[in-house]
Amino acid sequence: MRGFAEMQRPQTVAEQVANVLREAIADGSLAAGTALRQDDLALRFGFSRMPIRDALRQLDAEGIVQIHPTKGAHVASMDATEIREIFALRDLLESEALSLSIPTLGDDKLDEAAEVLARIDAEPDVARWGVLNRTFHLALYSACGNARLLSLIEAHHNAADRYVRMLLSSLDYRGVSQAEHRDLLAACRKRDAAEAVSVLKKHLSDGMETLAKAGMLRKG
Amino acid sequence: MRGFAEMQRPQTVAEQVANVLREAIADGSLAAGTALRQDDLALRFGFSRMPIRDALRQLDAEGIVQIHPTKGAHVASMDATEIREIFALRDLLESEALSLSIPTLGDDKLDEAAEVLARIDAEPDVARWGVLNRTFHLALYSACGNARLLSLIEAHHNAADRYVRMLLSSLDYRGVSQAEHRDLLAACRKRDAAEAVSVLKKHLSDGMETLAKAGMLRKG
DNA sequence: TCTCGTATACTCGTATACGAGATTTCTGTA
DNA sequence: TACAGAAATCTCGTATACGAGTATACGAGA
Repeated sequence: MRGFAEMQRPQTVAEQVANVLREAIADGSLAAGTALRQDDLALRFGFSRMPIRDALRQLDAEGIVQIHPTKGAHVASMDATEIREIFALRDLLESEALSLSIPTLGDDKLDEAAEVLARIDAEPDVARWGVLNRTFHLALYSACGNARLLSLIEAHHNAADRYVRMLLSSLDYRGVSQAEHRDLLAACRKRDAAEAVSVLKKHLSDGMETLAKAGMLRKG
Repeated sequence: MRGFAEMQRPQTVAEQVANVLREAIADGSLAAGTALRQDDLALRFGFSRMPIRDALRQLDAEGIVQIHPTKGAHVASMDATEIREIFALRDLLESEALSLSIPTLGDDKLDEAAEVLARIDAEPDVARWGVLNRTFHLALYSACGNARLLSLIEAHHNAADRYVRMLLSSLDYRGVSQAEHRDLLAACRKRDAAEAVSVLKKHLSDGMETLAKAGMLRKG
């Protein structure tokens, strides 16, 4: 993944379409299970089917949509076990990244994370909490020294984004979440990796539990 | 990743092309950095560029090739840090999978793994060791109860396959590797998760070290 | 001889077109 | 009325075509 691929890449239509679709799926305007017809999308976006196909394949690779040959693409619908799997992986990956990151984590990153927390408090638009949430977490992991680990974490955030947003749209959970975020940040400031990891694990399991209570883990 | 995608899928041309290319890259006949021209491949495979494009995009998602708009696709070349990152992730992911799997791992899977080891001993064709190696490992993890974790592990095996094959083509490392495999299997038979994980970690770090000694971790 | 500009060739991204398979709808019969 | 079979429609996979951007090669000028 290094080398020539690092230069600035021309943005292709397919990438732009993928970005728009990813956001639409994350914010719920494209519900789970929705069929993504190539012709429809091509018409709607004003391009031909080819870049749409590329975008769909990209999202398929990210796990956000499922493609079946001759049957087309659908917005991936996760059932309870899949969400549990994703949260289990997040626990594993993010715990590792956090404990790797803390020893060399600079104050600038911590300040950045703090600022994101403030922005979450101030942000009225629910749709923006998802990205801010992700930004906060990734800032804390940024010094982990393993780029591949970071992109894996980001991918799982993307995959679970829809469900996290459901969580965040509940106002009281948002308070809990923010409190845990501040605990996490405090532990990081103390450079106490063990405590930070335990706070993170609690944060994730609280999220799972809230999802379960809300009954979101029953239906596909 | 569940649902309708699980039914039997018609095999599309793109998938077949992707499989052939993946194997060619893994066995070294397509060296790292090689440019993959869509026209060339289309001509060689006897199809148009469209399914080739799909295949390349698929492999790009797997991290095996890099695609740059207007510059085309190249076989991904990993430098030392990337290989280290992959092995670090394998350590993390496979240790977790193994310790999750062992408590419920059935004897049938253990026998299966043992049989794969025998086949590795008997197999004269170097090109086949890579898949057998992967099959062995995945058999031990198969009861981990997290399908996503398993496919993540498989993806990382694929990404590192080329380098693992370099390792395996060295006869004396192959001996070390097989010995470690048998230790691992023995620990699993005892259902001793802690020991199994420690053997696995040693197995992986030995592999890394052998790669480093062979100087494969210097150049991109 | 070296450097820079231009022209040519190459490669990719995207558009359009066609055929195959699947799904739906319609029709005829039990 | 319910069901089976056939026709029509829909959707995708693949092929071909075109335009744009990039790299390369060649020639002119310093």
